[in-house]
Amino acid sequence: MNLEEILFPENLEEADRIQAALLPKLKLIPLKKKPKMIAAADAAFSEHQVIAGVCLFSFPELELLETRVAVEPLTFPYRPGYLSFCEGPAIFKAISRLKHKPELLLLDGQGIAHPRKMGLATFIGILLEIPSIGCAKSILVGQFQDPRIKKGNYSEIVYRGEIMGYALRSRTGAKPIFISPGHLITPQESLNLIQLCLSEYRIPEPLRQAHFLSQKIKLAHL
DNA sequence: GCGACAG
DNA sequence: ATCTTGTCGC
Repeated sequence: MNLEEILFPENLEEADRIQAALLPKLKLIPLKKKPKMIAAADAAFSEHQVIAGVCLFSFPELELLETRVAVEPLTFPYRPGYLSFCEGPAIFKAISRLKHKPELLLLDGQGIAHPRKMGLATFIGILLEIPSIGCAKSILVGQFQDPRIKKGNYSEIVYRGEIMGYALRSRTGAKPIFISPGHLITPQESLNLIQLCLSEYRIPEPLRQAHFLSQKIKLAHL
């Protein structure tokens, strides 16, 4: 199965085959090296296009080093459980355009906290063979206790008896965000690294910047 | 069958 | 995600 076939399934059945075929490649092992460069990616949409933006930062300083974008036609409409086929092509291309190679990827969506453990972060992490973390604004599957109101508190996301990630209070008083490992990283490391990326807002700074970037490029295309 | 459902 | 202004609260 080549890259083209993986990124562009013709229907849900093919998408299922692809997710099942990639699952054996998933490895939730400790990071081999402390990341010095991390990249965050997000996507914006117009009627028939997906606009992906990726921002690369030094870590842990979080100084912006590089940004890239990619605008691709929307070939697969969004459906819960299949986000990677909707945003994946554009995000994959944007990340591929980076001159520097990130040692960790942050994606706007789930990692293994997914019905088939194949959320956007896991999917992209496996395709690029780069450690990745999923950071979503809402839950897809699993149960969790509401973390206490103060920033820094968290609780486990449990699905089918397994800990798939954490609900994290990233800002005092705000709704929690949902962290799950994507690939080549552990749940605990994922939580720790995301906390190191928090500023005064609910969304981790790298992802906020990627969001602004894709939004800005989208407007420029209108 | 009913309800849930990343972006 | 996207369509959209002001407004209530810490």
